[in-house]
Amino acid sequence: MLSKRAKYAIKTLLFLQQHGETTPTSAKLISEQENIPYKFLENILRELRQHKILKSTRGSEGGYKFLKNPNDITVADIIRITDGPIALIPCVSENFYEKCDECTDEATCQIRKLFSELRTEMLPVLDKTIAELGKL
Amino acid sequence: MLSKRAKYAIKTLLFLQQHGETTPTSAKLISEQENIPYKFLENILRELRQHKILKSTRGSEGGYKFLKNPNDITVADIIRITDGPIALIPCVSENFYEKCDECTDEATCQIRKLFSELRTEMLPVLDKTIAELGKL
DNA sequence: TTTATATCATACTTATTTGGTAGGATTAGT
DNA sequence: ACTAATCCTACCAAATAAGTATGATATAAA
Repeated sequence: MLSKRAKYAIKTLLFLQQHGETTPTSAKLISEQENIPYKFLENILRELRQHKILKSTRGSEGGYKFLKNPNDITVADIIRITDGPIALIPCVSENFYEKCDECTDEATCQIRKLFSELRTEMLPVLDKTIAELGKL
Repeated sequence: MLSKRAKYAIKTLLFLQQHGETTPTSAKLISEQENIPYKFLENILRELRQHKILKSTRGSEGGYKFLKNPNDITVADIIRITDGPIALIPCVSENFYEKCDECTDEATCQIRKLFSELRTEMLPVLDKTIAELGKL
């Protein structure tokens, strides 16, 4: 399942895009409009800033804006930041590879083959950008 | 991520299929061959029996055999039993539908559209049967 | 310069899920 | 009777997810 963290992050970016003026958008506004607990949202926004997705300006009239262009931010990017791997088992993950504990031979593992194929089917869907998503 | 429970269940069924003689297979043997903690495996086997995937015979020389034909058991079936929904968000699940807490309008939700499409792409892969998987 | 409005940072708390274990009862073949 | 198996309920510990608390810092406007 997708975590709330990931869902909130995606909602936030979609909101920023639609709301996207020249002035930055405050966490308070996002929180109210999107029904996201304020303090939780702050954590998420910080994480997005640290990963160079957003930039922030402090103080009165401050808030968040895109640092990266929404055309270059994919949903998969966001899920990787908030939740980790896209793949359903670690041994087929490109970005978060890990060996399965009990696995004796990756090359012949049928489960691995299946979930590798699954990942291959999932990726094109999740590689849609925030900008594209807004136009659905 | 796929739970260990689901992975163990799939491995168990694949083992049963390959090992599939006329005599039932004991949990002990499966546990040893597939590196699955014995007591945990017992739980999983019971669940599979309760869902009419397997049948069991008790006592000495007892064990587990398929009740349902491996040609009719899909990986998706097993995941639904052990982990629940395939879909990554509950509001696009066919078998475990739930409304999202913060969602105001499902019809226009862009996230919903995306994850609905994702589910659509995932299903054909996971609808492979245990029998097919054995032949990969 | 004070005040109000923001972000920033660290740490804490609480609830849920996951991955098991423990202990014993029951069943059946030898 | 003995042994090898399933069956059942409950329990437990670690990890993760979701959210909260507290306070510091920065900036614009009054």
